[in-house]
Amino acid sequence: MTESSGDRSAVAPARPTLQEVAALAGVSRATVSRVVNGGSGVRAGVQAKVRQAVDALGYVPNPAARALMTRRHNAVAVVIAEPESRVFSDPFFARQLRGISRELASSAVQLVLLLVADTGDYAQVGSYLSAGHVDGVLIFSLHRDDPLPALVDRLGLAAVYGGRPGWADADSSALYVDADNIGGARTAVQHLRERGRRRIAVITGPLDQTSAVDRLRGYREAFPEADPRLLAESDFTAPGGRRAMQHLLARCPDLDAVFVCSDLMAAGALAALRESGRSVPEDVAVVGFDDLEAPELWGAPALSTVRQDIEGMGRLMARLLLTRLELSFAGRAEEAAAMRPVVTPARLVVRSSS
Amino acid sequence: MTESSGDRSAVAPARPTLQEVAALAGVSRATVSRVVNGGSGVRAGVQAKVRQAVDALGYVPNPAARALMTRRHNAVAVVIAEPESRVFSDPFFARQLRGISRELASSAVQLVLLLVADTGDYAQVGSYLSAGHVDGVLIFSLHRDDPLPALVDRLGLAAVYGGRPGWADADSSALYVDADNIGGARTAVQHLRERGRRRIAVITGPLDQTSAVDRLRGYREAFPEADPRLLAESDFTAPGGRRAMQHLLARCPDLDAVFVCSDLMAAGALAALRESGRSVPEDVAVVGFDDLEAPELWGAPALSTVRQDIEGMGRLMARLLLTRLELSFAGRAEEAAAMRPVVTPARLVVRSSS
DNA sequence: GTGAAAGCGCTAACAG
DNA sequence: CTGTTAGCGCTTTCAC
Repeated sequence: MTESSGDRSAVAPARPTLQEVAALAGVSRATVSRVVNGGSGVRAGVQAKVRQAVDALGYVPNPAARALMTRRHNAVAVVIAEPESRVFSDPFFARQLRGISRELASSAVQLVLLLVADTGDYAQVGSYLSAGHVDGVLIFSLHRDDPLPALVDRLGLAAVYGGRPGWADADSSALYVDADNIGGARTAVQHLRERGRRRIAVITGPLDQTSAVDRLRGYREAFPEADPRLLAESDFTAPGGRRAMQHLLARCPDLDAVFVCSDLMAAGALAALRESGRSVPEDVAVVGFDDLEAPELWGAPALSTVRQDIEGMGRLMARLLLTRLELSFAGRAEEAAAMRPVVTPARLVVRSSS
Repeated sequence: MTESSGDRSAVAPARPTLQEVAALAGVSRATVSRVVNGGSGVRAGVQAKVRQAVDALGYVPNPAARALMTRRHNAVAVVIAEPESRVFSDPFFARQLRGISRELASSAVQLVLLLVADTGDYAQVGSYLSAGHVDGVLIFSLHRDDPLPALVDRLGLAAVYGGRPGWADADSSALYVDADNIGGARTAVQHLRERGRRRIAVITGPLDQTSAVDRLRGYREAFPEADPRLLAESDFTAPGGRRAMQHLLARCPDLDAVFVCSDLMAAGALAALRESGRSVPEDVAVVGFDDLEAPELWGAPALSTVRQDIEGMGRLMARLLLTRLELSFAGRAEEAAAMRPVVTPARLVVRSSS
């Protein structure tokens, strides 16, 4: 009964184990383990023998067994707190994901993308994280009152946020990467004023997200006397931007500029302006935010926008998480806790729409 | 030394184990395990006690330990054999992924999206799969000579392909879900002929993919006498479609229709036609393929296209994989091997571009 | 330097 | 029905 387990090998050709490599190389399991994990403290000759056996057998360590022992998974999760439909239709996420993926690839850490169903229910994500499949998590597009941060905290999972979380005041230990939303927005609106625009509308993102709030704040700093009817809240999508623009035009037909807080919404706004027979920038100047340079934005007059280095922010998030993981695994908890958020610059790029 | 392990609890609050639950409930580990896994064969009273202990302690099973024992991971990988840039810019993948994700969600199986670096090197993906992190894999957008199928085969991983793999002849056991590309393309081109078009060009996808080859074949079946100069091979991207259209117009200025083998390319083609001063459908009729209904395709004349149920295909792929996994885990290998590929219908949707 | 032994947390036979 | 016993494949003290 001890040796009769070659049964399901029909379906999966029974991977070799450390044991078998050890037997073939004529050493102990411990030695093989050492070699496989870098080989420090093992004589060169023995190392060679072991490596040969590993290759001969095509041995690959079993990550489940390894994780059981080391409590590390070499995997991090990415959670985007938006329905998947948005995740895949907004190039912003794609770019950030690319940055993350590139950074992780260079560390042999696996990225696990956790998709959230349209209902916004986190049951799946929560249980995945609770199970402890991953060492840490990157969290995007957090809305106010999101339950995720509490969960992550309770689990003691290392986390880095994309965009400042709402509760992150100066003394919080939350780690995040954010663009200078306030500064970027302020510059954009100042630019419109300098161009002589006087009725500058704004289309914001959902105001339960700090990025949207901050960009609105920048607008207000640059244009404190703004008529409140010049403001429309939207949702960071192109159709949303179109609707918001339609509302603004209905309410304030005399507006002469609009600052749209994302390029995707700006694409929608441009469509609405075109449909209303207005020309850009003659009748209405437009400035976006993000600098997506996406094919979706073709054809329209080239969009002035506030550029942020999205892919770079992704890389940075990944790097921060990896560093924090490294530190806390090495037991250097204070250093890990001492890490600070990073705010990256956002600068205006003037093209033909303004 | 035996009991001094509450050390890194500073970083992660030491999850409770089966052992502790058992102790609290006053039963054995085996009993707790039974309850946690459905509880069949355990008296109701005992079950209640155990459940209570589980809740009290906030116990969550350790998946690494479980996988070590069961050899199941309750996770499947999705590999899209394209650089991530394309994965995120092509709504086709998003839709399919959504279908997959929905289907898996209802089975508590986790989806792990494996991103491929732009260089197209599979080192990362290969080692992830080799390590045996997942029970099966869904593979998309395979090109000829792709090394993945061989790897998957060697590992004995269950796989379902999105789109018929090139080597999948009738007797192969490869499982896939594909649309009726030939039929859809044939119908599209027949429609153009019936509308009186005589110089019908075609813009194909990369001809090392069966979907591209099949659509071209449908075109040829419906238009066998086509001038070879009416064919342009492209790459399933919008900019690619634009370039292809420009070439076609340069080569055959008298063309009066174009069948574009994907909506994304069609968006590019429409842009090129507009730029050349031609009107659609008066000068040139256009039919696409996919029916993306994406915001990217706004503004242009509504695109006639060949509709395929992309999300449904995704669901189907997931379902097939889950079934095959279930069967082979239950030891019903013949039934698993007897499963057949599925080809879903593709039908023409006529709008104003043709 | 290398090996022996102990277990990570769980499930699966097998007794009872 | 429930408990006991054996590991799954790996890392990691601790001796030698």
